[in-house]
Amino acid sequence: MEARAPRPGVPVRGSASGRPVMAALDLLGRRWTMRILWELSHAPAGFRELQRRCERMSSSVLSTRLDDLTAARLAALHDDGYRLTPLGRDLVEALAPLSAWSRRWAEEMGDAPPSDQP
Amino acid sequence: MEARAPRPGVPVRGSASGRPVMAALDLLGRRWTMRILWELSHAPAGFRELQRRCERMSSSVLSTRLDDLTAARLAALHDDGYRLTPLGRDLVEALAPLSAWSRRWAEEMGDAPPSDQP
DNA sequence: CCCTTGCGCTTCGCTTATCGAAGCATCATA
DNA sequence: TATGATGCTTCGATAAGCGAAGCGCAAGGG
Repeated sequence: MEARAPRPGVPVRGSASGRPVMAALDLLGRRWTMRILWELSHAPAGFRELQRRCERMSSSVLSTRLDDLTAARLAALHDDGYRLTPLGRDLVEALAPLSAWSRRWAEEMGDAPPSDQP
Repeated sequence: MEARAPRPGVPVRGSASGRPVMAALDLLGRRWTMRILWELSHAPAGFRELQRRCERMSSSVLSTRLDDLTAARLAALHDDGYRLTPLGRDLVEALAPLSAWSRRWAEEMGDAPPSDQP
């Protein structure tokens, strides 16, 4: 472990206020964080399997992200690999509408291509 | 404008599949993206005001993020500044449960300090 | 006993993203 | 004409992310 993981109530990158939602935006705005939560919500996974599921994620970043998530109490390492905590499951649940939204987004972007790609 | 903004249906950082939700995770996983959406959802804002609202955000990154969001059709520049599009407003709405979740998170983290800070 | 295989990570040199002070062109008001 | 606001760019410096290699450990053959 090394760098400070964002925690509510404490100033984070981009916000001195310590407002919980800002800590959340900091944590989730780090690369791979949401993807890892996403994958873990489907099924628990060990380090190496998680890496396989997130194609191209570097082991070093996976390691620090798992530290982040562990410090934030959203995930924890068990005998069968990393699992979301109840809090982590709630977060994924809060993020769930993203999936439906992204399909709407895809539709709307599909209609009129943004000036490249034939 | 310069780099490719993530779009659904096209391979993005961390996923070759083009699944819409992966494009969304890529876009939202870039620093400041969600924060900007958050701020714009409260009120439209011009470039410099937006920068003021997002304390410490560098102008160069704000510029590229606004390009990203514009290319993704989530925001657009009007006479009175940047505004969310209807699609952008939907996204913020999909993200709204985060706020409530983060308060629960704050409670749970407040209970037992994570082994530093007296 | 090795020997291989899988595990959870770490290390480290390289590339990319982000930072932030400075500046540019433009418009409005004084 | 000068002052201050706007929307951005530029560019050198720092931080974050990358990925191949490797470490120490444990389990399962041969």
